Amino acid sequence: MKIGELARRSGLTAHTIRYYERIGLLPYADRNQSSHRDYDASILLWIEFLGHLKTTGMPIREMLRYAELRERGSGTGAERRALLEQHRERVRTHVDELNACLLVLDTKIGGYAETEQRMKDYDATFPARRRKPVGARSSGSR
Amino acid sequence: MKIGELARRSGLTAHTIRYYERIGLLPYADRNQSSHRDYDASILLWIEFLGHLKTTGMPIREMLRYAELRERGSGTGAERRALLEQHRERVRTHVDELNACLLVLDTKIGGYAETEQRMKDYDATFPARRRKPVGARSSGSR
DNA sequence: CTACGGGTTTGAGCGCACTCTAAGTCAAGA
DNA sequence: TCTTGACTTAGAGTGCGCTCAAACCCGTAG
Repeated sequence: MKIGELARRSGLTAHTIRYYERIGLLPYADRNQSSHRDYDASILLWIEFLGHLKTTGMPIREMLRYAELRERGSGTGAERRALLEQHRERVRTHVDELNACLLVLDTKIGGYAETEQRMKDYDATFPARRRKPVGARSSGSR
Repeated sequence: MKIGELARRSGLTAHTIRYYERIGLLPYADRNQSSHRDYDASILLWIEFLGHLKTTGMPIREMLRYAELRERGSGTGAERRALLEQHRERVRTHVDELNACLLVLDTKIGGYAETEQRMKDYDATFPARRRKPVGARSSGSR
């Protein structure tokens, strides 16, 4: 698989794939006779996992740390696990924060909804009065 | 309240407060005779709310839009509400994504845990054999 | 043969959200 | 009076994560 296809299938751009390789997030890819990168489909799993780390806000530096451990392979399991566990805790904390913020948003939005409702009720108090757009001038004024 | 105290009480730095004022996220503050900013405690509520928007990933451009509507005041309620509702949806979606990622992390971490367990079991198979640290040289070698 | 649609490299540029520097003003305490 | 520390401004610098530009190299279809 060449870089263009990998780009389509992974959702990254070819630019980003090269960038990731350059910084070490993706392993150095084999090149064919034309020195074009030639990828094995298995890279997709790794890119997908990187995507999860990214979605959860892990900075590249730390992904890099994980990637290095992964490259070293044997004997790095405990450290990789620790890294992921630490990250998981941060993500959980962040999810809690987000949920707390969602409650605040609900309250705020609820406040606006109430205001709108009160305005509708007020308008209904004067059935004959047509509602004018805000900022409309009275007819006749220039 | 001067900028230093506001910084302490809001958790922002004085630098950031000035920056926020410069870009319009905070209203232009009254200055005292020495042209030092003089804040009313009510600003803390606004900063806190901005913090919630920031925590939930709202870009500054959009906070700015909200801040402008808020400054305009009357008649902008519907638009502010719409903006917050749209944002709330994005946050909910993001929280769902994070939860999905957490499951993936759990699985991955579970995999490492299993591997560690298998290693322990393997070691237990040979009760007489002392476990050596990875990379340890056999005794006697220089 | 030539044009095209990929690919290659190095290195520069960008948008975001701060963060800091320099040079100056001011008020209060020793 | 002098020093200290908190404040002021305009503008430069930083770190992150890409994103793009320039100049070049291939293989294939017309």
